[in-house]
Amino acid sequence: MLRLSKLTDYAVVVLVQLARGGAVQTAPGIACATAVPEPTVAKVLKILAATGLVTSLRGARGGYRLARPLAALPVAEVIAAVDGPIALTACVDVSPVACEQQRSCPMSGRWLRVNEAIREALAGITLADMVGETGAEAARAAHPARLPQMTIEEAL
Amino acid sequence: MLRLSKLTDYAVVVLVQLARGGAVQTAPGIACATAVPEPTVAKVLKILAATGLVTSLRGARGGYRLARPLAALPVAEVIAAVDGPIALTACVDVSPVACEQQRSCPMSGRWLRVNEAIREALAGITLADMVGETGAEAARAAHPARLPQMTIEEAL
DNA sequence: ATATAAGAGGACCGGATAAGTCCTGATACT
DNA sequence: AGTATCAGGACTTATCCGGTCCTCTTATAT
Ligand code: SF4
Ligand code: SF4
Repeated sequence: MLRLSKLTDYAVVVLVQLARGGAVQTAPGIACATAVPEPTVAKVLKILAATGLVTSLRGARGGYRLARPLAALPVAEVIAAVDGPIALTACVDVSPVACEQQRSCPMSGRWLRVNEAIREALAGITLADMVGETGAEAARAAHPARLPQMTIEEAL
Repeated sequence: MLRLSKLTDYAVVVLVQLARGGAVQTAPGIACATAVPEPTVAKVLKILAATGLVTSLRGARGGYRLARPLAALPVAEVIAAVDGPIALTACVDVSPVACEQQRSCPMSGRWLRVNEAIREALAGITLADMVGETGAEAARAAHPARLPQMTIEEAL
Protein backbone atom coordinates (compact mmCIF):
# COMPACT_ATOMS: atom_id res chain seq x y z
CA MET A 1 0.00 0.00 0.00
CA LEU A 2 2.93 2.31 -0.43
CA ARG A 3 3.45 2.02 3.26
CA LEU A 4 6.77 2.71 4.84
CA SER A 5 8.19 0.12 7.17
CA LYS A 6 7.27 0.13 10.80
CA LEU A 7 10.89 0.55 11.70
CA THR A 8 10.92 3.87 9.91
CA ASP A 9 7.80 4.93 11.68
CA TYR A 10 9.36 4.04 15.00
CA ALA A 11 12.51 5.86 14.05
CA VAL A 12 10.58 9.08 13.76
CA VAL A 13 8.83 8.52 17.04
CA VAL A 14 12.14 7.81 18.72
CA LEU A 15 13.80 10.85 17.22
CA VAL A 16 11.04 13.12 18.37
CA GLN A 17 11.14 11.67 21.85
CA LEU A 18 14.88 12.17 21.80
CA ALA A 19 14.32 15.80 20.96
CA ARG A 20 11.69 16.55 23.53
CA GLY A 21 13.58 14.74 26.27
CA GLY A 22 16.70 16.72 25.53
CA ALA A 23 20.18 15.77 26.63
CA VAL A 24 21.24 12.14 26.67
CA GLN A 25 18.75 9.31 26.92
CA THR A 26 19.17 5.55 27.10
CA ALA A 27 17.41 3.08 24.87
CA PRO A 28 15.29 1.57 27.66
CA GLY A 29 14.34 5.04 28.76
CA ILE A 30 13.08 5.98 25.34
CA ALA A 31 11.29 2.68 25.06
CA CYS A 32 9.24 3.23 28.17
CA ALA A 33 8.55 6.81 27.16
CA THR A 34 7.17 5.81 23.78
CA ALA A 35 5.43 2.49 24.43
CA VAL A 36 7.56 0.91 21.73
CA PRO A 37 9.11 -2.45 22.73
CA GLU A 38 12.59 -1.93 24.04
CA PRO A 39 14.54 -4.29 21.73
CA THR A 40 13.01 -2.59 18.76
CA VAL A 41 13.94 0.83 20.05
CA ALA A 42 17.48 -0.38 20.52
CA LYS A 43 17.57 -1.66 16.98
CA VAL A 44 16.27 1.57 15.57
CA LEU A 45 18.75 3.61 17.55
CA LYS A 46 21.62 1.50 16.33
CA ILE A 47 20.59 2.07 12.75
CA LEU A 48 20.21 5.77 13.30
CA ALA A 49 23.59 5.92 14.99
CA ALA A 50 25.20 4.02 12.14
CA THR A 51 23.94 6.59 9.66
CA GLY A 52 24.87 9.49 11.84
CA LEU A 53 21.43 10.85 12.62
CA VAL A 54 22.09 10.39 16.31
CA THR A 55 25.34 10.23 18.20
CA SER A 56 25.93 7.58 20.79
CA LEU A 57 27.82 7.68 24.05
CA ARG A 58 28.96 4.35 25.31
CA GLY A 59 29.66 3.14 28.79
CA ALA A 60 27.85 3.90 32.00
CA ARG A 61 25.92 7.16 31.90
CA GLY A 62 25.90 6.75 28.15
CA GLY A 63 23.01 6.92 25.75
CA TYR A 64 21.96 8.71 22.62
CA ARG A 65 21.80 12.32 21.59
CA LEU A 66 20.42 14.02 18.51
CA ALA A 67 23.15 14.85 16.04
CA ARG A 68 21.06 17.61 14.48
CA PRO A 69 18.03 19.61 15.55
CA LEU A 70 14.73 18.32 14.23
CA ALA A 71 14.35 21.38 12.07
CA ALA A 72 17.35 20.27 10.04
CA LEU A 73 16.15 16.71 9.64
CA PRO A 74 13.93 16.03 6.65
CA VAL A 75 11.78 12.92 6.69
CA ALA A 76 13.47 11.77 3.54
CA GLU A 77 16.70 11.28 5.42
CA VAL A 78 15.13 9.21 8.13
CA ILE A 79 13.47 7.01 5.57
CA ALA A 80 16.68 6.66 3.63
CA ALA A 81 18.56 5.79 6.77
CA VAL A 82 16.22 3.04 7.90
CA ASP A 83 14.65 1.72 4.74
CA GLY A 84 17.42 2.47 2.31
CA PRO A 85 17.26 4.84 -0.61
CA ILE A 86 13.87 5.78 -1.94
CA ALA A 87 13.30 3.73 -5.07
CA LEU A 88 9.75 3.20 -6.23
CA THR A 89 10.68 0.63 -8.82
CA ALA A 90 13.57 -1.70 -9.49
CA CYS A 91 14.81 0.28 -12.47
CA VAL A 92 15.16 3.42 -10.38
CA ASP A 93 17.20 1.72 -7.72
CA VAL A 94 20.96 1.98 -7.86
CA SER A 95 21.40 -1.57 -6.66
CA PRO A 96 22.87 -4.13 -9.04
CA VAL A 97 19.75 -6.26 -9.13
CA ALA A 98 17.89 -4.89 -12.09
CA CYS A 99 14.41 -5.72 -13.25
CA GLU A 100 13.76 -8.70 -15.49
CA GLN A 101 11.98 -6.66 -18.11
CA GLN A 102 14.54 -3.86 -18.05
CA ARG A 103 15.16 -4.52 -21.71
CA SER A 104 12.01 -4.31 -23.74
CA CYS A 105 10.23 -2.32 -21.07
CA PRO A 106 8.87 0.96 -22.39
CA MET A 107 8.72 2.32 -18.86
CA SER A 108 12.33 1.76 -17.98
CA GLY A 109 13.63 5.03 -16.66
CA ARG A 110 10.30 6.73 -16.85
CA TRP A 111 9.75 6.34 -13.16
CA LEU A 112 12.64 8.61 -12.38
CA ARG A 113 10.55 11.73 -12.51
CA VAL A 114 7.94 10.30 -10.20
CA ASN A 115 10.63 9.12 -7.85
CA GLU A 116 12.19 12.54 -7.75
CA ALA A 117 8.86 14.20 -7.11
CA ILE A 118 8.36 12.07 -4.05
CA ARG A 119 11.90 12.45 -2.88
CA GLU A 120 11.62 16.19 -3.08
CA ALA A 121 8.30 16.25 -1.33
CA LEU A 122 9.84 14.20 1.44
CA ALA A 123 12.99 16.29 1.54
CA GLY A 124 10.96 19.43 2.00
CA ILE A 125 9.33 18.33 5.22
CA THR A 126 11.43 18.20 8.36
CA LEU A 127 10.57 16.41 11.56
CA ALA A 128 10.09 19.79 13.16
CA ASP A 129 7.39 20.44 10.58
CA MET A 130 5.63 17.33 11.71
CA VAL A 131 5.55 17.95 15.42
CA GLY A 132 4.43 21.50 15.94
CA GLU A 133 1.90 23.91 14.54
CA THR A 134 4.84 26.01 13.51
CA GLY A 135 5.54 23.29 11.04
CA ALA A 136 2.36 23.97 9.16
CA GLU A 137 3.63 27.22 7.77
CA ALA A 138 7.05 25.82 7.14
CA ALA A 139 5.65 23.04 5.04
CA ARG A 140 3.47 25.40 3.16
CA ALA A 141 6.37 27.74 2.58
CA ALA A 142 8.40 24.91 1.14
CA HIS A 143 5.64 24.07 -1.30
CA PRO A 144 4.03 27.30 -2.44
CA ALA A 145 2.54 25.48 -5.43
CA ARG A 146 -0.03 23.65 -3.42
CA LEU A 147 -2.83 25.02 -5.51
CA PRO A 148 -6.11 23.12 -5.53
CA GLN A 149 -6.22 22.50 -9.24
CA MET A 150 -5.86 18.77 -9.17
CA THR A 151 -8.97 17.33 -7.64
CA ILE A 152 -8.23 13.71 -8.07
CA GLU A 153 -8.37 13.18 -4.38
CA GLU A 154 -11.02 10.52 -4.59
CA ALA A 155 -8.22 8.13 -5.40
CA LEU A 156 -10.21 5.42 -3.65
CA MET B 1 12.64 1.01 0.56
CA LEU B 2 9.42 2.83 -0.05
CA ARG B 3 8.98 0.64 -3.08
CA LEU B 4 5.64 0.14 -4.69
CA SER B 5 4.53 -3.38 -5.42
CA LYS B 6 5.52 -5.07 -8.61
CA LEU B 7 1.89 -5.48 -9.54
CA THR B 8 1.50 -1.73 -9.59
CA ASP B 9 4.57 -1.39 -11.72
CA TYR B 10 3.19 -3.91 -14.15
CA ALA B 11 -0.14 -2.16 -14.13
CA VAL B 12 1.48 0.97 -15.51
CA VAL B 13 3.35 -0.98 -18.13
CA VAL B 14 0.17 -2.71 -19.17
CA LEU B 15 -1.80 0.52 -19.32
CA VAL B 16 0.79 2.18 -21.50
CA GLN B 17 0.91 -0.80 -23.81
CA LEU B 18 -2.85 -0.67 -23.94
CA ALA B 19 -2.63 2.95 -25.00
CA ARG B 20 -0.01 2.59 -27.66
CA GLY B 21 -1.65 -0.48 -29.13
CA GLY B 22 -4.92 1.34 -29.39
CA ALA B 23 -8.29 -0.33 -29.79
CA VAL B 24 -9.03 -3.61 -28.05
CA GLN B 25 -6.31 -5.98 -26.93
CA THR B 26 -6.40 -9.36 -25.24
CA ALA B 27 -4.51 -10.29 -22.12
CA PRO B 28 -2.18 -12.76 -23.87
CA GLY B 29 -1.51 -10.20 -26.54
CA ILE B 30 -0.43 -7.59 -24.03
CA ALA B 31 1.64 -10.18 -22.22
CA CYS B 32 3.70 -11.03 -25.24
CA ALA B 33 4.05 -7.37 -26.11
CA THR B 34 5.42 -6.46 -22.70
CA ALA B 35 7.46 -9.51 -21.69
CA VAL B 36 5.42 -9.76 -18.52
CA PRO B 37 4.21 -13.30 -17.71
CA GLU B 38 0.74 -13.80 -19.03
CA PRO B 39 -1.06 -14.90 -15.84
CA THR B 40 0.25 -11.84 -14.11
CA VAL B 41 -0.97 -9.59 -16.87
CA ALA B 42 -4.38 -11.18 -16.62
CA LYS B 43 -4.45 -10.58 -12.91
CA VAL B 44 -3.48 -6.97 -13.28
CA LEU B 45 -6.08 -6.39 -15.95
CA LYS B 46 -8.78 -7.88 -13.79
CA ILE B 47 -7.89 -5.55 -10.98
CA LEU B 48 -7.83 -2.57 -13.29
CA ALA B 49 -11.17 -3.55 -14.76
CA ALA B 50 -12.67 -3.95 -11.30
CA THR B 51 -11.70 -0.40 -10.43
CA GLY B 52 -12.82 0.98 -13.74
CA LEU B 53 -9.50 2.09 -15.16
CA VAL B 54 -10.02 -0.17 -18.14
CA THR B 55 -13.20 -1.52 -19.64
CA SER B 56 -13.50 -5.14 -20.61
CA LEU B 57 -15.28 -6.77 -23.50
CA ARG B 58 -16.12 -10.39 -23.02
CA GLY B 59 -16.61 -13.14 -25.48
CA ALA B 60 -14.82 -13.86 -28.70
CA ARG B 61 -13.09 -10.82 -30.17
CA GLY B 62 -13.17 -9.37 -26.67
CA GLY B 63 -10.38 -7.85 -24.69
CA TYR B 64 -9.57 -4.68 -22.80
CA ARG B 65 -9.74 -1.05 -23.67
CA LEU B 66 -8.60 2.07 -21.84
CA ALA B 67 -11.47 3.74 -20.06
CA ARG B 68 -9.69 7.08 -20.08
CA PRO B 69 -6.82 8.57 -22.06
CA LEU B 70 -3.46 8.38 -20.36
CA ALA B 71 -3.40 12.13 -19.99
CA ALA B 72 -6.34 11.90 -17.60
CA LEU B 73 -4.86 9.10 -15.54
CA PRO B 74 -2.65 10.18 -12.64
CA VAL B 75 -0.23 7.65 -11.21
CA ALA B 76 -1.89 8.04 -7.86
CA GLU B 77 -5.01 6.40 -9.19
CA VAL B 78 -3.19 3.41 -10.56
CA ILE B 79 -1.41 2.91 -7.29
CA ALA B 80 -4.62 3.28 -5.36
CA ALA B 81 -6.34 0.80 -7.64
CA VAL B 82 -3.74 -1.93 -7.32
CA ASP B 83 -2.13 -1.39 -3.96
CA GLY B 84 -4.99 0.19 -2.14
CA PRO B 85 -5.13 3.69 -0.75
CA ILE B 86 -1.87 5.47 -0.12
CA ALA B 87 -1.19 5.30 3.59
CA LEU B 88 2.35 5.73 4.76
CA THR B 89 1.61 4.71 8.33
CA ALA B 90 -1.07 2.76 10.12
CA CYS B 91 -2.55 5.84 11.76
CA VAL B 92 -3.14 7.49 8.40
CA ASP B 93 -4.96 4.53 6.98
CA VAL B 94 -8.71 4.47 7.06
CA SER B 95 -8.79 0.75 7.76
CA PRO B 96 -10.06 -0.46 11.12
CA VAL B 97 -6.74 -1.95 12.15
CA ALA B 98 -5.12 0.86 14.04
CA CYS B 99 -1.62 1.04 15.37
CA GLU B 100 -0.77 -0.39 18.78
CA GLN B 101 0.77 2.82 20.02
CA GLN B 102 -2.04 4.96 18.66
CA ARG B 103 -2.70 6.15 22.20
CA SER B 104 0.41 7.60 23.79
CA CYS B 105 2.05 8.19 20.43
CA PRO B 106 3.08 11.80 19.94
CA MET B 107 3.16 11.27 16.20
CA SER B 108 -0.36 10.03 15.79
CA GLY B 109 -1.90 12.08 13.05
CA ARG B 110 1.26 13.95 12.31
CA TRP B 111 1.92 11.84 9.25
CA LEU B 112 -1.15 13.17 7.54
CA ARG B 113 0.66 16.12 6.10
CA VAL B 114 3.44 13.98 4.69
CA ASN B 115 0.92 11.58 3.30
CA GLU B 116 -0.94 14.35 1.56
CA ALA B 117 2.25 15.76 0.12
CA ILE B 118 3.01 12.46 -1.52
CA ARG B 119 -0.52 11.90 -2.64
CA GLU B 120 -0.58 15.28 -4.31
CA ALA B 121 2.77 14.76 -5.94
CA LEU B 122 1.47 11.50 -7.32
CA ALA B 123 -1.84 12.98 -8.35
CA GLY B 124 -0.09 15.67 -10.32
CA ILE B 125 1.70 13.27 -12.63
CA THR B 126 -0.30 11.45 -15.26
CA LEU B 127 0.79 8.41 -17.18
CA ALA B 128 1.01 10.60 -20.24
CA ASP B 129 3.57 12.66 -18.39
CA MET B 130 5.63 9.56 -17.89
CA VAL B 131 5.74 8.29 -21.42
CA GLY B 132 6.54 11.18 -23.71
CA GLU B 133 8.77 14.16 -23.78
CA THR B 134 5.62 16.21 -23.89
CA GLY B 135 5.10 14.99 -20.40
CA ALA B 136 8.18 16.78 -19.19
CA GLU B 137 6.62 20.18 -19.54
CA ALA B 138 3.32 19.01 -18.19
CA ALA B 139 4.94 17.75 -15.04
CA ARG B 140 6.89 20.93 -14.65
CA ALA B 141 3.78 22.96 -15.19
CA ALA B 142 2.01 21.09 -12.46
CA HIS B 143 4.82 21.79 -10.01
CA PRO B 144 6.14 25.27 -10.68
CA ALA B 145 7.74 25.32 -7.25
CA ARG B 146 10.49 22.93 -8.10
CA LEU B 147 13.12 25.39 -7.03
CA PRO B 148 16.53 24.02 -6.10
CA GLN B 149 16.61 25.27 -2.55
CA MET B 150 16.57 21.96 -0.79
CA THR B 151 19.85 20.24 -1.45
CA ILE B 152 19.40 17.26 0.75
CA GLU B 153 19.64 14.96 -2.18
CA GLU B 154 22.52 13.04 -0.73
CA ALA B 155 19.93 11.13 1.24
CA LEU B 156 22.15 8.09 0.94
C1' DA C 1 41.68 -2.55 39.45
C1' DT C 2 37.18 -4.10 39.39
C1' DA C 3 32.43 -3.93 38.74
C1' DT C 4 28.78 -2.24 36.19
C1' DA C 5 26.10 0.29 32.83
C1' DA C 6 25.42 1.06 28.46
C1' DG C 7 25.90 0.61 23.22
C1' DA C 8 27.74 -2.25 18.85
C1' DG C 9 27.00 -5.75 15.93
C1' DG C 10 25.33 -9.61 14.52
C1' DA C 11 22.53 -14.14 14.16
C1' DC C 12 18.22 -15.96 14.40
C1' DC C 13 13.32 -17.35 13.98
C1' DG C 14 8.44 -16.74 12.93
C1' DG C 15 4.69 -14.37 10.72
C1' DA C 16 2.88 -11.49 7.34
C1' DT C 17 2.47 -10.21 2.70
C1' DA C 18 3.20 -10.23 -2.05
C1' DA C 19 3.95 -12.86 -6.36
C1' DG C 20 2.71 -16.06 -9.27
C1' DT C 21 -0.24 -20.07 -10.86
C1' DC C 22 -4.35 -22.45 -11.75
C1' DC C 23 -9.20 -23.78 -11.94
C1' DT C 24 -14.10 -23.14 -12.63
C1' DG C 25 -17.53 -20.45 -14.14
C1' DA C 26 -19.99 -16.64 -17.06
C1' DT C 27 -20.50 -14.19 -21.41
C1' DA C 28 -20.65 -12.92 -26.08
C1' DC C 29 -19.25 -13.37 -30.76
C1' DT C 30 -19.21 -16.55 -35.08
C1' DA D 1 -23.52 -25.16 -31.00
C1' DG D 2 -18.87 -23.98 -30.53
C1' DT D 3 -15.26 -21.24 -29.13
C1' DA D 4 -12.70 -17.34 -27.47
C1' DT D 5 -12.31 -14.41 -23.87
C1' DC D 6 -13.02 -12.36 -19.32
C1' DA D 7 -14.54 -12.91 -14.05
C1' DG D 8 -13.53 -14.38 -9.75
C1' DG D 9 -11.55 -16.89 -6.71
C1' DA D 10 -8.38 -20.45 -4.25
C1' DC D 11 -4.03 -21.93 -3.76
C1' DT D 12 1.16 -22.33 -3.25
C1' DT D 13 5.43 -20.42 -2.95
C1' DA D 14 8.97 -17.00 -2.13
C1' DT D 15 10.39 -13.05 0.00
C1' DC D 16 10.80 -9.71 3.27
C1' DC D 17 10.02 -7.51 7.67
C1' DG D 18 9.42 -7.41 12.60
C1' DG D 19 10.97 -8.79 16.66
C1' DT D 20 14.12 -11.19 19.92
C1' DC D 21 18.40 -12.53 21.79
C1' DC D 22 23.39 -13.22 22.48
C1' DT D 23 28.11 -11.77 22.82
C1' DC D 24 31.61 -8.26 22.67
C1' DT D 25 33.41 -3.69 23.36
C1' DT D 26 33.62 0.70 25.77
C1' DA D 27 33.47 3.95 29.38
C1' DT D 28 32.13 5.48 33.89
C1' DA D 29 31.98 4.84 38.92
C1' DT D 30 33.59 2.78 43.13
S1 SF4 E 1 12.14 -1.87 -16.18
FE1 SF4 E 1 9.90 -1.68 -16.48
S2 SF4 E 1 9.02 -3.43 -15.37
FE2 SF4 E 1 11.17 -3.21 -14.65
S3 SF4 E 1 11.00 -1.93 -12.80
FE3 SF4 E 1 11.39 -0.53 -14.53
S4 SF4 E 1 9.31 0.11 -15.21
FE4 SF4 E 1 9.03 -1.71 -13.91
S1 SF4 F 1 2.89 7.51 14.12
FE1 SF4 F 1 2.43 6.52 16.10
S2 SF4 F 1 0.22 6.02 15.99
FE2 SF4 F 1 0.88 6.44 13.88
S3 SF4 F 1 1.42 4.41 13.05
FE3 SF4 F 1 3.34 5.32 13.86
S4 SF4 F 1 3.48 4.54 15.99
FE4 SF4 F 1 1.34 4.18 15.28
